[in-house]
Amino acid sequence: MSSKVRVRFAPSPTGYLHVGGARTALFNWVFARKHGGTFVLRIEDTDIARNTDEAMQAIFDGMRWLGLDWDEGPHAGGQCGPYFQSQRGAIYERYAQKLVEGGKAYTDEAGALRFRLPRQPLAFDDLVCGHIEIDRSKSQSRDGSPEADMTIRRADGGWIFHFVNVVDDIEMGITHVVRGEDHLSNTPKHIELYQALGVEPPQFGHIPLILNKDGSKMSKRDQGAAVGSYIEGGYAPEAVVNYIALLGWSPKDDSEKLSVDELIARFDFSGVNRKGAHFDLEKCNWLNAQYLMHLPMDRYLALALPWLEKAGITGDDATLTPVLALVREKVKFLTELPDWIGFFFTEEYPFLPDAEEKLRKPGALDRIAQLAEAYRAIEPWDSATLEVKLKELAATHGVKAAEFVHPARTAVSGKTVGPSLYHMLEVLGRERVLKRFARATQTFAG
RNA sequence: GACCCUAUCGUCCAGUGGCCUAGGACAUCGCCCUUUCACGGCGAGAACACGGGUUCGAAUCCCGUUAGGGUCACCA
Repeated sequence: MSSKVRVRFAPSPTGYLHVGGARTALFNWVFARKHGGTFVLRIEDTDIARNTDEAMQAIFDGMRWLGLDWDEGPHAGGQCGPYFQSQRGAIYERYAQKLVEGGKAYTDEAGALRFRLPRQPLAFDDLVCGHIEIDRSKSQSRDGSPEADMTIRRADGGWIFHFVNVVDDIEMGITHVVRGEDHLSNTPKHIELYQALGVEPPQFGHIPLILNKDGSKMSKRDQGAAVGSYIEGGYAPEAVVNYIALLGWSPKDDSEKLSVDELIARFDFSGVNRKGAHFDLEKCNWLNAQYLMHLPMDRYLALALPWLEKAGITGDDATLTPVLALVREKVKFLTELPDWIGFFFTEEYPFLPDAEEKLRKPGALDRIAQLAEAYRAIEPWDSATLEVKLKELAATHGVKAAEFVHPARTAVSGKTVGPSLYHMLEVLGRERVLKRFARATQTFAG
């Protein structure tokens, strides 16, 4: 890269942050980070009627959650502000004036300002699609008439996307325009605008779209379409970033799990696919579980904390960490956490129906009594010792270990499903285990 | 309708003329591990859209067809 890389993500706050948009933002961000460039966030809010504050917030929240910090833009500031198109009217006016003075734009009968399309054959090299040649003189509208001149300002004074987009990219010194493939066909018009303005166009890179698994277009209601659904669904951001990076980009070997740093190190437009990708939530879920299992414990704790607080589970890191470590290989989504570990934090844990059934089985309470006796003075209180002792006991009574395991598990947790029994007992501690054995016995005796 | 992009297992990718009887991952199925649930391990099934070329040789290059997607707005 000869000049310093400046890229941007330019969403319009009209709905929610779409995974496709998030991926576009990610590729821009990664590219900027890789080349020590600048990542700009610009809000394209020229259509006042369709903008909402919620959508704006969703963009900020989603980007922050994904870790895509912007160097210039709302909140971050920068030399090229304001970063809201709604506040850049004077700049657009200046550029429009230039066009009009050059005879390249005119006001039509309806009062809208239009750019006189040159309609010349045109070629450009796309970072991902390669060399593209288009004979613009052949373009026609749906009805077969020649393509109409592009409107750049509405009769009501509102600015139109194509124009302001180009003007801002010029004003903000954008060197690489990386965006969705839906703009590939618009690019010639944009280039004509650059030329009319006497500015060298930037490099373009068009990323293929993300489709539903069945190939249909992804819309708001489709599962996984909104970045917010991952935030709410208990995903680890690194997993989502990893997944969407892999959707349309390949590291070229068989790597599946890639950290952000690896992404930055290995990303290149030559690795970006030209084919639209079908979204597969199953694989995203798998990746999420992988991250949840292998993230550093302090990071895992940080991700878990909000979900625990929401469920009323509190404790210092030292008490929370061992409990989380116990279940994290079983947890698919952070949202499940309270269900997995709730019983660690109350002595009033409920006995679920299938657990109750196990404890009502003939002999179950006897086993608990025997185990309680055996555990009363056992030393040391650790999983290995507890396991040996339980198996010894089972052998003494001539029964399978399961005869003791199941009653013990259900007695201390109220559930038939949970972490490894011995580790769970170790973390619970002798005192609580014995108390819980007693509670279960009391509850189901007679 | 015009123009543009695309076309390898159900899905995401690898494959850039011989190493391909096409590789990995998710999902599916089977087996193993196991106190539950998971994790994990092993294995199976599963694809080069079709038709023409080019070439000694094509998933890979060219053309056509078909299919999918996109753009042609006073939306972004």
